Amino acid sequence: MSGHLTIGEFATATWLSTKALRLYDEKGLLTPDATDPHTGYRRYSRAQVETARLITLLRRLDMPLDQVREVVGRDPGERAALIARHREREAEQHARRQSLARYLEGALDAGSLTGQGQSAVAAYEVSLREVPAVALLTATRHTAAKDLPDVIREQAARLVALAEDRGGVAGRLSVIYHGQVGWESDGPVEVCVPIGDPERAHRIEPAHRELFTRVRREDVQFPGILAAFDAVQLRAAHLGLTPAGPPREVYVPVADEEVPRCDVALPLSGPVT
Amino acid sequence: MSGHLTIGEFATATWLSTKALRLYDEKGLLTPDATDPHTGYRRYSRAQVETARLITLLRRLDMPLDQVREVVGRDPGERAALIARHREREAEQHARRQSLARYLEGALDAGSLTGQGQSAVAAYEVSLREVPAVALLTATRHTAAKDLPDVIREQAARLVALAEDRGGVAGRLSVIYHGQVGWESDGPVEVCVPIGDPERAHRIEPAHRELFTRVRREDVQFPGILAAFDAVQLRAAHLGLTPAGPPREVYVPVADEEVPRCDVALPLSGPVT
DNA sequence: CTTGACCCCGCCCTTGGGGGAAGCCGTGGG
DNA sequence: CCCACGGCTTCCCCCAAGGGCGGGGTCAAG
Repeated sequence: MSGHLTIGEFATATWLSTKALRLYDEKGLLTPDATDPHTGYRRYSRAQVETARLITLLRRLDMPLDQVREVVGRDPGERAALIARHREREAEQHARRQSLARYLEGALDAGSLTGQGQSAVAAYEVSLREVPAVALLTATRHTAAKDLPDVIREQAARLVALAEDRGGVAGRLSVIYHGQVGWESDGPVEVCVPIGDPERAHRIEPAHRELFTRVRREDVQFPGILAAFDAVQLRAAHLGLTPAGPPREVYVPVADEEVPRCDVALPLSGPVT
Repeated sequence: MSGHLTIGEFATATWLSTKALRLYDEKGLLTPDATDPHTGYRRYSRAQVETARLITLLRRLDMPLDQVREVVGRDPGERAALIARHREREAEQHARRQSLARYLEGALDAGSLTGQGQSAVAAYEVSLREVPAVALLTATRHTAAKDLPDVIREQAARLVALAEDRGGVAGRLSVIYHGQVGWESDGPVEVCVPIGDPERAHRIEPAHRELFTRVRREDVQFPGILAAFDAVQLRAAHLGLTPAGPPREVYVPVADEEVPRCDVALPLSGPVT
């Protein structure tokens, strides 16, 4: 019952491996009470057993070491709150994954996505419409698919705020995919908000025709939405029409639902006839 | 609209990075329709876009690539079942983590585990009892903490089956921790089942005295149980008694509850007085 | 003094890629 | 015809969180 423990004794007392203990030392998570400057031997105190157990539990929650360091470094009173936050984030992610899994099981059972080929694409009815010229505030960002919704929300909010003294928001929000969905370059996305004052717009989009389709409710999330992109492009090719630019999502205001809805549209070259 | 896509075109069409696509090719998950033997250029077919989308979705479920390969290699009809199994396993793990997190938050709020020191240990009342000699069937395994419950269940079941024609189970099941809980060597565990026929036992444990304590319901799971181990060892040191061997868990049959209960016991040297 | 157990550190392995270098390929312009 | 530019290839290094192995220093008991 000495006052200090070697790393091996400490390891058996805490069920942590010596390897893990050295890592925790290195990462500043659980620094031994003393380290012999000559031999480098680590000496742990009995009091550190409690900390090691806390770390073990936190690791069992899949908490990353950086966060664990944060928790053990905090005042004991604040720890529970940090853990609760971690638990809630985990629960959120878990819920998203579970719902995606259920959706996927359903889609596979229903025979879409199973290689029945174009069924998902064929379900889309593509129409032609004319769009008048519009003044836009825009923001272009390069982002990965997983951050896309956040980027869109963030930029849209910023531009809507900017639009306030430039004639206000004068139409539907859209997101242009420069390249990601079948085009040549590597994909920046451009978030666009139409405004009322053409003098102070970032750019003016000319009048044009576009092919569009309303995205089905179950495809709103990535990557189901790609079926809609495919549908309009395929339709353009089929009709022998040449796209005038990259495809875009045009958000449709919805009142009675929570999920945002959108059209997928593909601008066509040539003037409005 | 050519029949084949380069890796870059395929990447923008599926939102997968070229890096990921090369990895999936290497791992046999998504092999290009054709590969130029001279240049090594990969050529993907349009039909493979569907597969790539399935892979994207599966990866969003945090499914490992090996399992993803399994799923995409299966008949479409079997895929949903595999995904459901994955989803259920995930849900199970998630539930365990959530309950552990809640327990931990509660324990921290209550002030145990917070460095109030010996409170958890002090809550244990340690007693002395005499144990008669007993014939044992035993199995020793080296295992990590996380597999321990499984190993114990499995070996206990095996030994109980073996005990059937050796006089039957004649007492309480126990698990001896050779080294893991504060002793010198690296930890094998020994699962022991007492039997009626001493002639056909693996070994005979002599009569001895032991210090023991009943593990509190909330500490039954690792690592709470370590407080009980600490309690008996601390008590032995306090009384000036020398342990005769490693500590053990002695399982107590419970009728009306689901969770198994156990004592933690520490054998003492010297004959029964 | 020796021996065996313990401790140190460093290297390579894992999963699912990201980042970048160096070198081939292919196409379009002058 | 040659060059430039972009796309493609492979190769190497990097992350978390350690596991496994090996060489060499340390410690305590016989």
